Amino acid sequence: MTKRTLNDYISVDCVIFGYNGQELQVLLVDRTLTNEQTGESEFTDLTLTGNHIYEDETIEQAAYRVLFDLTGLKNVFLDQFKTFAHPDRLQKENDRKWLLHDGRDPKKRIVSIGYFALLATQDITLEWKGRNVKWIPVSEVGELAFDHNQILNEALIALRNKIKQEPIGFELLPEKFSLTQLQNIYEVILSTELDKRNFRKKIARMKYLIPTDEKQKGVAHKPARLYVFSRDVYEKTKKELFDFTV
Amino acid sequence: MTKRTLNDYISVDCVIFGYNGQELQVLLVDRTLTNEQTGESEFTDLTLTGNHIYEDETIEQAAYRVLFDLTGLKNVFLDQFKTFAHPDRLQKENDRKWLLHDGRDPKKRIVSIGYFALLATQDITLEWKGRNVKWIPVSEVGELAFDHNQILNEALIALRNKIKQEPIGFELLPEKFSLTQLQNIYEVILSTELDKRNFRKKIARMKYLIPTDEKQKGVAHKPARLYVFSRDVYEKTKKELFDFTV
DNA sequence: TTAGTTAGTGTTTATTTCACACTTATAGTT
DNA sequence: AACTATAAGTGTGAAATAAACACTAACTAA
Repeated sequence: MTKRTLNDYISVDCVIFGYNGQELQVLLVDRTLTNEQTGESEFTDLTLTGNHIYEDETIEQAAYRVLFDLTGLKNVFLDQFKTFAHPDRLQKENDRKWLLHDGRDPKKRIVSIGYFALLATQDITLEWKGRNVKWIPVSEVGELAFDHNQILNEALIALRNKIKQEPIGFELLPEKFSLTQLQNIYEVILSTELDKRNFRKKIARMKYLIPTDEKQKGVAHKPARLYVFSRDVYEKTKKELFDFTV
Repeated sequence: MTKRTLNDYISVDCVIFGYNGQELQVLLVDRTLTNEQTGESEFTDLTLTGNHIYEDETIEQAAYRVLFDLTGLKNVFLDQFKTFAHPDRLQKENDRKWLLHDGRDPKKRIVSIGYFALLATQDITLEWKGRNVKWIPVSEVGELAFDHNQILNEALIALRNKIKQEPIGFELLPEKFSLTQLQNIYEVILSTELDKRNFRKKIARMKYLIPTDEKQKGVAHKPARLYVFSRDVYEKTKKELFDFTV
């Protein structure tokens, strides 16, 4: 195989959301610039995950690759939500230093296509090119590198819109999940409180959320029944809904 | 003023929608490649409107510029909906010829950010760099240049989603419009039929659609009352809807 | 004057949303 | 074994919204 070449002006940034049972989290990567003379760190901050694309891959493939390199997972929910190309998006002082140190030209206009991903946070080993990766609650995110605060904000807007349209909340949960967990996801993402009974009535209409025979274990209260999402059933009901030819 | 330089790898494509009273239309530009030796045309087809961005402008500014150059209008509804960067998106034979003839490198990866715009079609003089511009009903669009069929399809999907979320239908109509016109817009975009009385009841709840004292003139039937959209009222009601701090 | 055309209007029924409180199953503690 | 703490799970009635449906009014053209 010949060496793949990276395109130096098209990149993808992935806003990876997770859920810890309480809050919506986002996956961020430490960025530390070390002065090579002194060996001291010039600054440390955080970035979203992202990368330039290879010349022979689509931007979607690039986004999946970033996710796979980080998590080892292939079937991850991923949505292209917005593209960022402001002429000054790499012009903050720390960003210029970082790029120069990395042998890149800070004046080069780089377009970045934003994707957001939803991960079930448990049982994941995170590995990102030797750099430190961590979950941060969205509410506690400080100033990020580049224009990544803006990208995160737009991702949140897109996530809120999307979850009102399509059943994607369970993507943040393990394969089997309780309805209370699912309800919490909606509450956290939409910053609202939902009525338990009304929420369950709505769920009951969604035939693709299927109750299993399993229950929670080891909880000091009535154990919840666990549900699974059936993509099969979902695709069928979606077709029925939109099929005007019947 | 120094000469502005065009970025040669970032472009915007504008899918410009219009409405002729019957159908949803899209604005397309003739592309004719003339063989310089023989003077004969090698092929003629159609493209969306678009352009590369200038190094000192944002992609949004570039999209507005494309619209302004074409229509002379500045206040046009515009929405960034998706970005296209497939490695083969400029690789069809005609597209390669066109780019080569234009002195450009067809192998260069070009990323194009898709915007869709809504225009009131009447009273517009179209002028696009000396090329022939025309409205084509969306249902009659044939094979377009580059990946423009795909871009158009995604624009349609985005338009349908958007119009379900936000009141943008009137952007395709003159400043003063009748409710029947507005209803037709929804019917055409969503490919559905709506009940006149129920539609009007819904409109009545939207305080930002304001009846004027004017009526249609010169029509051979009962003249319809004309309405205007108030962005003021809309922004206020929107704030109220989303303001949880009250 | 008439014919043709689209505007404009209300009611009834079905569906969806909303508000609201008690019993049940489990683990941990005594 | 009994008790406590905790979250799960369940139904009903009222209000709002959506859906179905048909006639009269105002204008132009012939």
